[in-house]
Amino acid sequence: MGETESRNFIEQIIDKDLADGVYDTVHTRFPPEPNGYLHIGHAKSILLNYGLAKKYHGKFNMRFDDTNPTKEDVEFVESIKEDIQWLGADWEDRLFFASDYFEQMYEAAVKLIRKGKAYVSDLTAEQIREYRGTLTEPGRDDPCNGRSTEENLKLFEEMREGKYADGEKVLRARIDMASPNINMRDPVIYRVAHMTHHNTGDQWCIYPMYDFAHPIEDAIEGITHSICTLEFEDHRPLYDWVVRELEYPCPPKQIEFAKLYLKNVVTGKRYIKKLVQEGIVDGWDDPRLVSIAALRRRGFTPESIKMFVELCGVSKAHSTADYAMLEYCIREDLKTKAPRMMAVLDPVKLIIDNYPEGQTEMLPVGNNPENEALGSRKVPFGRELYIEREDFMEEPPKKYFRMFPGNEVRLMNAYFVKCTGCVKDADGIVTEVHCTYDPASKGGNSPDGRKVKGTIHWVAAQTAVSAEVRLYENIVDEEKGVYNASDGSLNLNPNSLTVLKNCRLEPGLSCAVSPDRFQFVRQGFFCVDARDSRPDALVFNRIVSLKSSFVLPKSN
RNA sequence: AGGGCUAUCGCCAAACGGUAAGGCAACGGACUCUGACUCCGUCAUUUCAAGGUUCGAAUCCUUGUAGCCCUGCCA
Repeated sequence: MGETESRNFIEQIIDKDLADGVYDTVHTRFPPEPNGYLHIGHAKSILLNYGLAKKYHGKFNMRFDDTNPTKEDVEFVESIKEDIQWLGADWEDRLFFASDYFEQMYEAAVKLIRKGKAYVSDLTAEQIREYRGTLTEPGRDDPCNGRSTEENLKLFEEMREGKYADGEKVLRARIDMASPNINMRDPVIYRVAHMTHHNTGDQWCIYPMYDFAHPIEDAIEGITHSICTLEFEDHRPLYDWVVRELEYPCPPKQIEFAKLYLKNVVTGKRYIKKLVQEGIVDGWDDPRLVSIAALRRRGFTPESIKMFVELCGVSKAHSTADYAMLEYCIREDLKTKAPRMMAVLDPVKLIIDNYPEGQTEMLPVGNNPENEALGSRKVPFGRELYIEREDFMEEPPKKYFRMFPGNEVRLMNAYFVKCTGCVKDADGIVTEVHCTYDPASKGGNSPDGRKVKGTIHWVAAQTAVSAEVRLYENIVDEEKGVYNASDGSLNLNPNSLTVLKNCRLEPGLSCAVSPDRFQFVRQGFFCVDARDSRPDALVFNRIVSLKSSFVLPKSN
């Protein structure tokens, strides 16, 4: 290991560009199409682009790639902006819309026509497909290929003026109908669409295609490194062709990286959209999804997501990250940041027989044992408490350190108690656990120095708040995958939601959550749902794989 | 006439001809007022395969194999 940390492949390209003097600054951008909500995969791109700009003291632009009015909606631009801001990527005053460049794009197209590099075609979409050839056969020249520059200019202007119906004419770049790269077989760069655009209204009835528009957008904004995902690799020659033919002095460069997928999780706008539309999930922010909104609602912090994408790294190899890594990040981030409280999810009553009846006391409890700055609170304690059903066993196995007859444990931050037995109903279900306490051990330590091996959490019965807690399972089955292409079905786990109704929380909490296994339930480690600044979602320090949790607002 | 890209531990991922980093997960053990956290230890004689070049190859060459992307007037 040297003193220079290793750099990912994009940083290596940038380093070289800077060293060679290809660029003297770094300018990146995040260019979503406003047609859906952002998810964890976008977070990688956002944070990558923003991070690169920061690292190289360059700039980061926010740009809506809104060149196709048939698919876009203003509904999404606000949510996208909100998500990006929440993630902490700051575009400062550089928020752009590709549609703001329509005039310049039009002029660029005219320039191409003048150079003999573009022509208007009368072919229908179907004919264009036929003429394009196939993966193994070359394409054939468009019959309109021979039009004069003047004629093309006139026709293109008429397209703009609205003289033609949708699909009647298109503008194509003249490149190479025999290219092995299908994107280079005279791609359509402008189409007619009589449609109101969310930004430009009815000003235009022709719209540029992505392959033509994107390099121009980048060039106009002075982008140096245009970072996108792998599926655009085949488009790079076209990207380069556009910036070359348009003769931009310092053209941007496209770099592709692999998307981020998560195991056992539905990613992809298309599938998420289907789940939302069919009502299988509550909405775009359903906690089972990995949209930014869902992660936020579930209690993930921007820092944890940033840590996650950094941990995943950047490469060109297709990869699927383990959900455990995301969980690790949120635990790591919340560990010292979040106040921890007590909640009992599967309660059973604990009665302290020698504690004075009717007495209550307020015990001071630190909000986070690892971070005193978080202060402390007073928690009510009394004769009757609730503890986790799993924290008592009548006949304990080896290495069980919690409640069982004859054993002494610590009630967290309270007293040592010694289990004396339990009461069961006719079915043999434990209904009460009994114990005696040692008044001298107040606060959780005994003056005589004796130790206990187990510490359990609790909630005073009298003041406990009841809550309904939903346990969600991720909706995708590990083996079967998300989507069955043959019949178009989505594989969902029918048991993806269970509701716990008997949870007991510390007073003051309006709801709670829980993972599934006892060792995780024991770790109260919460964060607040930022959705509406009301503490309704809490996250434990360990969100277990396949089972995640979410809390329902108190309903009374 | 098909083209492009990728292959390093269960999952990410370094290494850029000098003798396989690191993280997640897992597994031991110590510690502990949360069976968490923390700590300490283990975890690729080998880099998709087979040949070749070289004193030396994950890195270069050859030939294969596997996976992904491309035939929208989507982005």
